[in-house]
Order: sequence, then C-alpha cells, then structure tokens
Amino acid sequence: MDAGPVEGVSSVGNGVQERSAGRNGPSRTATRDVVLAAVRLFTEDGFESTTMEGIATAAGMSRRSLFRRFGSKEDILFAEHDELFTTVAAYLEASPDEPLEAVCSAARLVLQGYLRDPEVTVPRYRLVRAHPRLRDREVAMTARYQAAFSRFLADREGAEGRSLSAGVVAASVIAAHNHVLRSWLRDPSEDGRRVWARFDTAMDLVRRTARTVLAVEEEPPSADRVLVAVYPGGTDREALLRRIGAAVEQDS
Amino acid sequence: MDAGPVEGVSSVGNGVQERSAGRNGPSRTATRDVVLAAVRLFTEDGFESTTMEGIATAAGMSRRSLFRRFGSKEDILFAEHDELFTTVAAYLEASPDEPLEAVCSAARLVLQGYLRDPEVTVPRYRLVRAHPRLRDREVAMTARYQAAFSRFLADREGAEGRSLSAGVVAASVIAAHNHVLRSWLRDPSEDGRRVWARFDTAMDLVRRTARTVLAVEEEPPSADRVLVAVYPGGTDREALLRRIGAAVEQDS
DNA sequence: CCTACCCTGGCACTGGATGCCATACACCGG
DNA sequence: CCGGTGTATGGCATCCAGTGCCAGGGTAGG
Repeated sequence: MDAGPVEGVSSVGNGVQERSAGRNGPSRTATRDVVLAAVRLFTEDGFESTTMEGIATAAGMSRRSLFRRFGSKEDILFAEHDELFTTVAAYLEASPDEPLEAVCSAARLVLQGYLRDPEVTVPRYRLVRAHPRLRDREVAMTARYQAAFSRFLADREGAEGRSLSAGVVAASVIAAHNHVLRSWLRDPSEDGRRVWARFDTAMDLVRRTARTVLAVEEEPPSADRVLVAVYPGGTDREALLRRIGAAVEQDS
Repeated sequence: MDAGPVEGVSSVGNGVQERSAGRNGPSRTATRDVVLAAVRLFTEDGFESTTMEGIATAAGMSRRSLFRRFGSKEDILFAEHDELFTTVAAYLEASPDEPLEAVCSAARLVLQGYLRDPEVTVPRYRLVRAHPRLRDREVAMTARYQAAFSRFLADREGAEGRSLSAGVVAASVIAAHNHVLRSWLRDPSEDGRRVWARFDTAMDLVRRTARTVLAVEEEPPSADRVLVAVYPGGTDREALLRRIGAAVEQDS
C-alpha cells in the first residue's frame, strides 16, 4: 500500500467513454445538445439550483444515463473543454516543430477552441466566476495544460534535469495565454483580430523569457554569469555598451 | 442578472470562521487535532470511504459541528493550508521590500509552511496524488497564491497594463516553488539544507527571467532587440565588451 | 436571577453519485 | 427465422455530503 488505493472516481480526466464516432445507439441525444441544455438551465436557475433530474428532462434522457455519460454535474459543463484538451495533447505530441514553438502553437489552439465556441465558453466563464467550486475546476483544467506543456518541454529539450526550466516556461505560456483569454471572456464582442494581436504580443514576451531560461538552464550558477539586455532597435551602440559595462561590473 | 446569483458555498476560501484566539468554549477540540484525526482515517481507510460521521467520532464531536467548523470534508484536509495562505497574504501586503523580492520571500514562506509540518503535508500529498478531486483542490490553492502574487506585482510595479508581465512572473515564481516543493514531497527524508539550496537556485532562475520580463514590458515588440550572454565568472571585462559590441553591431 | 448570545448537537431533508438489475436494440453466427 | 452476446439505457434502492431548523447548555452582563 504505497500511496493508498485509488478509489476516487474522476474529476477532470474521468474515464467516461464517449463514442462520438462509429455507429451509435438509436436515438442518442448528442453530447453538445446536452451541454447546451445544461448551460441554459445553469444560467437561468443558477448552478446549484439546477438538478440533474432537471437537466435529464430537458435533454430528453434519464437521470441515470446522464450520470453515466458525464460522470458528474460539473463534468457536463466542462465536457467540451475535456475534448479540447485531448485534441491539443494529440497535436502537441505529433508536432514536428521546435519545442517552444510547438507549445506556443498549442496555446494558440486552446485559445482558438474558446473563441470558436462562445455559446458555451462565455456562459461557462460567468458561471465559473460566480462559483468557487467551478472556478477550482477551471483552474484544474489550466493546470492540466500546464503539466502537459511542461512534460513536453522537459522531454524534448533534452532529458537531464531540465524540469525546472520546463516548468517555468510552461507556466509562462499558460499565464500569457490566460491573460489574453480572460480579456476576451470579459468582452467577447471584441474584434477577433485584436484578440489575436494581443496573443501574439503575449507569446513574444514568453518567447523572450523562455530563451533566457533555456539559455541559463543547468549551468553552474556560481561559475557563470548571465546578461540579458533588451533595448530599442535604434539605440546608440556606445551608450548601450557603457550601460552593459556598468551592469557587468556591478554583477561581478 | 449580470453574472447570476452567488448561491455557491465556499470551496477554497470558505467563510467558516475560526476563533483560534480569545476565550473559547469549554472543551473545544483543537483544529489541529481534528485535522490529524482526519488525516489518519483518510490514509487508513481511503478518502472516499471515510465518512464525516467517522471523523466526528474520532475527533470527539458531532457530525453537525464538524460541518459547521470546516465546511466540507475536503476543507478539513486543507484547513491548515488555508491558514498558511492567510499568513502569506498578510506578509506580502506588509512587506516593504522590492516587489520581486517580496514575492520570492513569500514563496519561501510557503515552502517553510510545508517543511514545518510534514505530519500533515506529506500524507496530504499522497492523498492528493491518488484522488483527482483533491488534486484539483491543491491546484486551486496554488492558483490562489499565483493570483495573489500577480495582483501584488501588478499593483506595486506601476499600475498601467503591467498585468501581463506580472502574471508571467507570478506564474514563474509559483512554478519554481512547486518544482522544489514536489521534489521534497516525493522524499521528505531529504536534508532540509539541500531543499533550501534547490529553492535558492530556482529563485535565482526566476529573478533573472523576471528582470527580463519587467524590462521588456510594454515596449513595442518590433523595435526591440534581445541580447543574451552567458560567460564564465572570471571573464575579462574588456574582452567581453568587445564580443558583445560585435554581436550588437551584427544584430543591428 | 434573568436574559442575550454563542456554540453545540440532534433531526430531517435535498440532491449528487453509485450499484444492481431488467429491458431494448443492434450485431452475428447458425 | 432464431437464440446468444454485447451494449446503452432506465428504474430503483442506497449511501452520504451538505444544509436548515430547532432545542439544550454554557457564559457574560445587567
């Protein structure tokens, strides 16, 4: 009994199978229709006040089947988010790009997943804001992406002990993504182009810091020094060297 | 009805009051004793199998009072973690240090909180690993720190639009902290000095990247150049500046 | 002593979640 | 055409977390 029995059920990555492809049963209510019905009830009556019985009735199925297919009430709200994660994880694993770029593209994919489906993601955001438990769940989804990104970076960047920098970079990507995502969720009517521009800016910031991190990584900190200078394109070269010289002097 | 009624209960920051100071009731079981009893039952019988009735009996109180004081079964497991957060948040708010240093010290305080109380934090880690729901909860706590750090940095670093970089820096601090924390949780028998050495290394990495981020912040990205130099500690300063000068020339 | 207040415990109830079993439908070999 | 198998479903019973309500008992203050 090393870490205790795994009696728990599911939460985020529940093992409820969903046969979205292949030959289905006779008159099976589509997952999306169930989600939409649930979202409508949640926003109308509140999350707590909405019962699984009510959702089942609205979706034209039995309470029992609802539990079987989604696992829990929360899982209905996050069902499509779960699918998105699966998609993104598969994309990442198959990407031939440079690791950092692959992760940035994956983050782009996540944002795209939100923007594409405001009918679900926007009401969900409102619900998440109002209910701490749902917020926890949303945060857990975010952490899941972060863990996947971190693992991916650690694996691809060379195995030995790069987990710290991989973790930091992954956290930066997620934080930057969330920054842009939240700004859109607060005002979904905003022009999509502006959102994507913000996303590019954010990812540029991440790229710069990531390069710093990956350059520093695993060097003996006492022996090496690291200098990072960021300066406008037109800066006078001599002035720049003076300031760098001062910084180096002070550091040593 | 803008964001829906707040009918939710609590989750992380529940409003259950705890009168740890002042004159208490006659034979009130201390919070810590309840937590220890619960942790014991959780690890012995599993989290799901342990009922609130059982915990109440083990703690010498009624089921009803247990709910009143802790809010939920999960909240018992994370009660002391909640207290830690309160402490850290207060410390941060009162800190006169430079913002980045204050946040690093706050992270140190969190790690200290874990190391100081392995009797609770280690079994909790095992439980969290085995149960997705508890893992979500742990992640939510982490996110709470991150949000507090981010807000603190955005407020102190100058209000205007620094939220992106503040978010990225906060995420980095948290990621680095968690990296060290997890390594200890996996092997709590390890020498504390080694843990703190790792923590210092991790925070050094964060400090460097953070300086990058905070320097870049909000500059027009197309006009900026980034220079990263890694060099042995004893390098001749003039030679270094010559090479940097050459690199800059070539870049522009 | 009486009252106001607070903590506690008992009781009942809602509803999420699970296990068990019977049913209905599709597929498949005979 | 028919019986067997596998699967999704629905109904039913049950467990238990969580909440509201109310009564009991202790303390502080008048």
